[in-house]
Amino acid sequence: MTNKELANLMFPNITKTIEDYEKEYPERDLPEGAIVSRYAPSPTGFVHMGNMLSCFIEHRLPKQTKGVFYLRIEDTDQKREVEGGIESIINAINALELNYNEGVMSKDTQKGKYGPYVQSQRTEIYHTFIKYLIEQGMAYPCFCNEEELEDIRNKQKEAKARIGYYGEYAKCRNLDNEERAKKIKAGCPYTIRLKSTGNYDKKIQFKDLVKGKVIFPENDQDIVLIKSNGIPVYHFAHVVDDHLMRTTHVIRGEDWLSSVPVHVELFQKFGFKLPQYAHLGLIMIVDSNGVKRKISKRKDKDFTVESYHRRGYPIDALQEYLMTIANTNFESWRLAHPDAPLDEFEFSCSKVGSSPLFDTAKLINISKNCISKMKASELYENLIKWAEKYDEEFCKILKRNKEYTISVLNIEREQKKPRKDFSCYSDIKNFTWYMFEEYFKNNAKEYEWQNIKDKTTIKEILKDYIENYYNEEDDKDTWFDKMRNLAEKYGYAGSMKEYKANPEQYKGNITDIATAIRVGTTTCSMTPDLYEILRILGKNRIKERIDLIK
RNA sequence: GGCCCCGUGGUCAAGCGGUUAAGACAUCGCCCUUUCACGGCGGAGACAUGGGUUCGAUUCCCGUCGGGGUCACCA
Repeated sequence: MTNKELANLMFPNITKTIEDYEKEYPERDLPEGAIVSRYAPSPTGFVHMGNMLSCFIEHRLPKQTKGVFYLRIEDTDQKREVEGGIESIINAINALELNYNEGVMSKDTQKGKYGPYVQSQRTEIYHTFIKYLIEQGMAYPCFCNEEELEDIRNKQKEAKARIGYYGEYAKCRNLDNEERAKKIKAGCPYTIRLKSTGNYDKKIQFKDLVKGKVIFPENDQDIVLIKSNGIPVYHFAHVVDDHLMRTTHVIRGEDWLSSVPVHVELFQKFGFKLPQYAHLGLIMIVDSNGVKRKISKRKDKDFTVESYHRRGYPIDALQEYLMTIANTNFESWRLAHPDAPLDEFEFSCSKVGSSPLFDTAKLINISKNCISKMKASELYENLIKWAEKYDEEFCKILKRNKEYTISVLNIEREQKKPRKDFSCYSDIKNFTWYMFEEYFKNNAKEYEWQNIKDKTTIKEILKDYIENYYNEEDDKDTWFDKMRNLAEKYGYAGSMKEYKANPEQYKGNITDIATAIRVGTTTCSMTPDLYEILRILGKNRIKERIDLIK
């Protein structure tokens, strides 16, 4: 029995040839140097920051070269597939504004001429390509079951040999076609394996865009290409898809590095041009046992993209942070170009760093800077967008008091050195709640009185202040002069200097008076600029608040 | 265990045979100041290790140790 006859027996319904597909998906008509890359996740868990880093770079390279960025869904592992996986992938990409040109646009829609972009819809293509390999004698059916494979592994362990299905251990490799046909006709389940022609004692060399020259032993493993359910494994799908979709750059995590020899052999078997590979360092975390490891898309909920959106980090901050880990020269560029758009920075594969620990402190720092640079109205819009999704109650309050909120957000903002106390949108309520009656009135929080604790005195000072000193129209200097007068009237020094010069002459100093007013109107001993707060609160609100002090 | 990647302060990282070994974030102190934040100034803190090569190694070579990844009908 010839290989061709065997192939026909295995795939009687496949009539197309690989040449047909070659014609159907021609080389892309793109300018010289245009990069085609893809984000190709499997819907088997959360989308985490490591995934996003890779997606970010895959998006960036085509953008810089007028190429194509597409989304392909790798759903060949039906056992691990999670509910809503595709949607959450698309949401994650969209939320970070990493727009793609083609591929899976929603759960049910696709765009582009190189599809289908969902692997489970490409079975006929994979079968055509595997049929070709069988015809050529480059692949064969394997009838080993789990126990047999386990036996092989145990033997290898005993003999201290390399683990795997290769050479003399590959039992089904040398079956003759008659035997194969007989088993197939008898309905034996089987996988299809690569008939590797590699030699483990020889080395292959390839150039990785990130790692540089990498040397591996040749692949000699007869790896499974098609599972017994007819679905391809990653390695096979990768080669067929990235060739047919004319991907020029395969960017992926370093965890794929050691399977490059397999991919090289497969590309060679088909006579396809090898894409450029860029293997990225993995983002690491230290888990609860103090062990450093790569982020798991099934376990590490805290590092999902969703959780960062929930906390409310601005998209720009997230992108900016990703760029600091994507390219090690980015931060010095940023220092030199503090206000330039991120797009002006040129990403380069050769400047990719090694596997970093995820640095939340750094993200927070970047995010604080990012938020501090926003105009108040801009911050308001962003905050609303966030709150609509994550804090409905706050959102209603914000919408009801638009102008007021903007003035609250504008405290010590829109100036050369703005405040940097919000690290994310979810911080804002914690820092500003006392400015909103809805929260203030219902808040049972303790007043954080400092030096002046006697309520009668406090109320007396506050009433005096509001009746005889406060004026919404006052500018800051006038306001402060009045504070000074008020302080002196009650026996407190008008300035720190005066107080320090003769502490015995005073009950305290202006700080004590300012603090009493601050706490009396906000309950908090630490707030932004008091002048602004009192001006925004206004006379009526302040009066109401004085009456609330018990 | 085999194979691969990688070892500069807590984190990220300049450096590419001779440097007082940059910088950023974090941390600490001081100053500014009506509190807080901002800002300014300053401090502490690193070349994993042993052998080569060399007049001289953080830098080049080898070993050791350490960290990570990968060895599935998962991606």
